[in-house]
Amino acid sequence: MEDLAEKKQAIFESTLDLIKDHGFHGAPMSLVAKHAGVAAGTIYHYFESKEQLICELYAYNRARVTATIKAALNDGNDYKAKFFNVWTSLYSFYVKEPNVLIFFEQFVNSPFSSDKYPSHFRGDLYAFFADGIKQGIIRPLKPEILLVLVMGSINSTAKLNVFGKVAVTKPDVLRIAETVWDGISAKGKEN
Amino acid sequence: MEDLAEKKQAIFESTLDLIKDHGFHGAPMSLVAKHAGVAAGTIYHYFESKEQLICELYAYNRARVTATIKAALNDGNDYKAKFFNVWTSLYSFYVKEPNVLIFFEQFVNSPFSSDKYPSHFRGDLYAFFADGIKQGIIRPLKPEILLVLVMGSINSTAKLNVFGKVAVTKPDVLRIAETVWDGISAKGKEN
Amino acid sequence: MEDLAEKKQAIFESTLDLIKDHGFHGAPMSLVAKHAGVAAGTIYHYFESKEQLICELYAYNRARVTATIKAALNDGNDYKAKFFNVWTSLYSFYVKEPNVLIFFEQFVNSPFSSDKYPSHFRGDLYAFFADGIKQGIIRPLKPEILLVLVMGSINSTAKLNVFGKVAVTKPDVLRIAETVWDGISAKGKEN
Amino acid sequence: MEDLAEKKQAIFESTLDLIKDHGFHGAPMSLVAKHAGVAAGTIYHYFESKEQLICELYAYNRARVTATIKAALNDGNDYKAKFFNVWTSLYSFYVKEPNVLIFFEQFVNSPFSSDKYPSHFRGDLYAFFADGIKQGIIRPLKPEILLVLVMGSINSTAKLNVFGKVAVTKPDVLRIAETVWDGISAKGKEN
DNA sequence: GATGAATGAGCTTTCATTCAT
DNA sequence: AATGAATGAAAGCTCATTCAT
Repeated sequence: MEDLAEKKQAIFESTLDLIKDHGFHGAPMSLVAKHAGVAAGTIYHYFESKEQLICELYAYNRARVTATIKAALNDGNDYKAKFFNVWTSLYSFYVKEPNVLIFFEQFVNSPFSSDKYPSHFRGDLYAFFADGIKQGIIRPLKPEILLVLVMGSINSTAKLNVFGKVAVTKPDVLRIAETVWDGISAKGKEN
Repeated sequence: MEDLAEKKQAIFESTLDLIKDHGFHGAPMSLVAKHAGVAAGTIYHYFESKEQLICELYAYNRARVTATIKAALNDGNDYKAKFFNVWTSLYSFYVKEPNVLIFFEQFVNSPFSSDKYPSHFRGDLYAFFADGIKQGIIRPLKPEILLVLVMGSINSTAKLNVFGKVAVTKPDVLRIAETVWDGISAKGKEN
Repeated sequence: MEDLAEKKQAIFESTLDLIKDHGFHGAPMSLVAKHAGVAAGTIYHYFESKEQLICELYAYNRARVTATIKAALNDGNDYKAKFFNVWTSLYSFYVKEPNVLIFFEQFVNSPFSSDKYPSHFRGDLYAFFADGIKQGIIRPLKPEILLVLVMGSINSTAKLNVFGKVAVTKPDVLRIAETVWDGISAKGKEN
Repeated sequence: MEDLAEKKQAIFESTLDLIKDHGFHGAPMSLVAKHAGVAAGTIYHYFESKEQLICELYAYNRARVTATIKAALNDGNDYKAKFFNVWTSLYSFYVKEPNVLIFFEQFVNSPFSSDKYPSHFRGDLYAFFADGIKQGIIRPLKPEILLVLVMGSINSTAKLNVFGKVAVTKPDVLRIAETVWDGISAKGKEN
């Protein structure tokens, strides 16, 4: 959130914070404005409507996630290393910004989202899994399934860490990623 | 939903349907009443407030899930079979009643839920995993983590089936459960 | 305004009064409600939106005008008498209910009216003029033109009486109707 | 609109156009500015407020109408010719500039007009009618009444031509003026 | 002079809840 | 028990106006 107009950034952050603390319903425009330190009308200089504000906020953060995935896939020697990179960097992203994690969850079933299902993370990761299957590294599940399983595991773990009563330690994180990898990898399997 | 007062049941079903089709925001009391075939005021004979209606609806369906889990755990010869029983019966439950699946998702982040995280399915399944670890069948992850990973995989798959553009076939379902099992089971692992 | 639901009638009258005194812009829903002695939300039990309230109010009063014209045309022996009947009864209607007169004026150029031009009074009066021309009683002008000229004369005179600083007496009214009649009638003309 | 400061003229024209196309309600200052090619704040260098902008625009165009009437009254041999001059030149003015026609209509009932009734065209035309009565050329109606009848006939016809679905041809125009004249003139009458 | 981002009062509308019937 | 008209606080949004640049 560095290269945005100052006010726009303040509005984005205000929205994200409010949604995290009070849910979608607890983020009326008046409060968003107040917490951003601007007047209610000011928001409408930057966004046509609440819907557009929410959708832009979503697009902005989805792009950040996509970029995080892309970077992780480019960093690492072998397939497994890349997988761990993706898993841990995405996990770290969500843990560092639980705002975004909560927002994504709420957005999917909000009146603002048309997509009922988050097909939003296809792209690079989808190709990565498809490729893994072709190479025989990954079990021959449909890539869409692999996608939701892996993304789901990241989400669940991040949520547990952020909101759960259970501490998720660094070793835990590695063990979880290992668990997921052992599930989806084809090693020693013949099906 | 058989042993409830007839009106109460109608109100529950109306709420569930409305939330599934239009989201939480699209289920105002007036519409809930209309679709249930009762007057708005009537709802307030059965529930003190909207909050109570929603919370009772949640408790009711949580109990159904809990019962489903309990039944699955009592049915099956060995540990692995019990796991598969839980996975597939819960999956079937959600696929048969996507209403409930969506409702749960929405409820967690609604103004009505105090718990931010679904610690709601502890109970039997928690004990089941704790026991599996003790017996050396399951990897020594914290049971809470196992819980969210497994429940997450069921949820993700059910959502993919119900809302995704990808068909999830019966063989797919077994392969996914197998994948999850292979991840969390301790066989052939020494960590 | 006799056979309407009591509240609906109060809302109609409140709207009409407010518009008469302060113009269209001076009739916000909050004031309409207040003056009608109901809560703001109550209006929305009777009307879907402000637009519909305004449009129904228009339709209702247009029907009253139409009925006034129809009654006037059925009462009177010859053509000229009918004409005078229409002129004076419509004039009386507007003078008795200046609310409606002002409302009509404002409605035509309001955001609520799609018709830019009041083609709304066609019907019986149009036929009356068309017939008068065929019989050679009325000058052979296009009936639409006759319509706006005559309606315009009624409107102008009523407005002058209601708002002007000049008193329009009963003899004045008859003389004005006579003036209009002498203009549009064909007697002694050969064009 | 030639001898005004360039910006002022642009603002005037922008306002007139916007009001014609979208009504008074569709001419917010921001749009007026945009269509005039200036910044919102710039308008406030030329006008103290929206009210003053509108009122000046009204005064400006009222003066144009007054001048048109004055010129028409000075051109023509006899009384009847002068009358026809006034009628047709004013009619032409409105048809050429329907902007102004609509603006006048809207202005009368706007929050900006204090006068509820257009006593604004008194002056020369009033004197002209008063004089005609004294000379026995015009029926002995109150001059105010003559004024609104004649002005109303011009307005109605212009509106019919500009917005109506009926074509108003040149012969039509002459016949209408003739109709009005035959109504208000005293020839052959003894009342 | 000119700009346009910022303001905030005020608008239309929604909806959980009440209560006379 | 059941009704549904009525309520009014609060939501999203507009727009005349200001003021630092």
